Amino acid sequence: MEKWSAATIREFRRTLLAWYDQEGRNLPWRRDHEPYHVWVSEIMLQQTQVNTVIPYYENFMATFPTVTALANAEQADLLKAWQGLGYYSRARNLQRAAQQLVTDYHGEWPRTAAGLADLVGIGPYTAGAIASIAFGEAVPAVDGNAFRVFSRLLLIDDDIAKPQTRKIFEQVIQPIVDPERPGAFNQAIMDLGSSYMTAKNSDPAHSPVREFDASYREDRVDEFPVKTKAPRPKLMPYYGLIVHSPAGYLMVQRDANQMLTGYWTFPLVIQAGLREAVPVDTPTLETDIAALEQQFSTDYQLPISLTTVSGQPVSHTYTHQRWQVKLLVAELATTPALTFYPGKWVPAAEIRALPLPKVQEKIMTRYQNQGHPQAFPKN
DNA sequence: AATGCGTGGTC
DNA sequence: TGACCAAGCAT
Repeated sequence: MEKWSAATIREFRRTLLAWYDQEGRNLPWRRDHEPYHVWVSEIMLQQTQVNTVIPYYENFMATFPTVTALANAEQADLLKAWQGLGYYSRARNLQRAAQQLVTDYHGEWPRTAAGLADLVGIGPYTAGAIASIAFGEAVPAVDGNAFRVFSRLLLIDDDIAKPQTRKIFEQVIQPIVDPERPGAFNQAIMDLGSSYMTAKNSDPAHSPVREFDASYREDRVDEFPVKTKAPRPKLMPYYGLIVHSPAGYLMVQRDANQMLTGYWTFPLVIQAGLREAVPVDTPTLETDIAALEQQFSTDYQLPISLTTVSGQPVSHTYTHQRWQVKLLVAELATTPALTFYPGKWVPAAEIRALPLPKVQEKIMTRYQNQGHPQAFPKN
């Protein structure tokens, strides 16, 4: 691992910030240093690229312009504003933290990273980012960019997938952060990490800090950062039930024990769970359909007759799961009461007003493309 | 410490 | 198409 002298650190800061002042990106959340603006942008940017975030950020600020507005927002409006951005607990935690700020903090922001980290959804990285950018505290903001940039500059070969590695980087970066301009310093590292020092197709030869880049000097850029790879997503076969009556489509809101909490989908049944509830010797599509029909009839007092939708299952891959959703349809002549079923009938024209996850949109698109082109009008 | 949690872009 | 990556956090 490289070790920089005090003089090298001073020269690195000067070089980095001169480049940032000239070439730093003009981003919507950089128009001022309002803590609310910095906070919302940093939460949206977690594991999400800048170009994806920009339109969401603009819409979010127009819809929820202040901490108070966010604290008082309807959750459905919040989830709709976050729809498509992913990692939806971020949105729910954002509102919880806004409510914390209003009620427990009387609207006064903690002005240090340590204090900010007490708010739900704000971890070590985001605390450092807000503290440095909004309040000028000289602390590092160690995200994926910082891992990548400093592992290359200093030949740090610790595995960044391991939690304990964060501490090493924080200790290494802390003395390098410019105490005069910590926010600009941290943002400059991020801009560097998304331009000359990217994960793939990096261009270290033209980097403004190439003279400080030990990995470039040794032609070992591709060796850094060291990161063990994640396991494969687990295959999860589902049935997706498109149940239609004169009142509309049967929809369910996902509860707090499931992923996609608060978002709406058609009923989704895990195939393995279905066979657990109604065991048969050799499960087939036919036995599964019979089991589903029986379950709806007896458990929910919802008699349905299911038929298959032609085509391959709808496939949707998450970080840790790969869903394959086989679509089944039931057309009802009358509308049964949903006394024992935790869902609701939603008129076709109102479905798109609900917060929907991507997999639900894929299912709707598939169904429309299989002979029901006007099933879900966009208004 | 290890795992769960979304989506879109890129090669 | 699959694999990998992108401004992480909670539990």
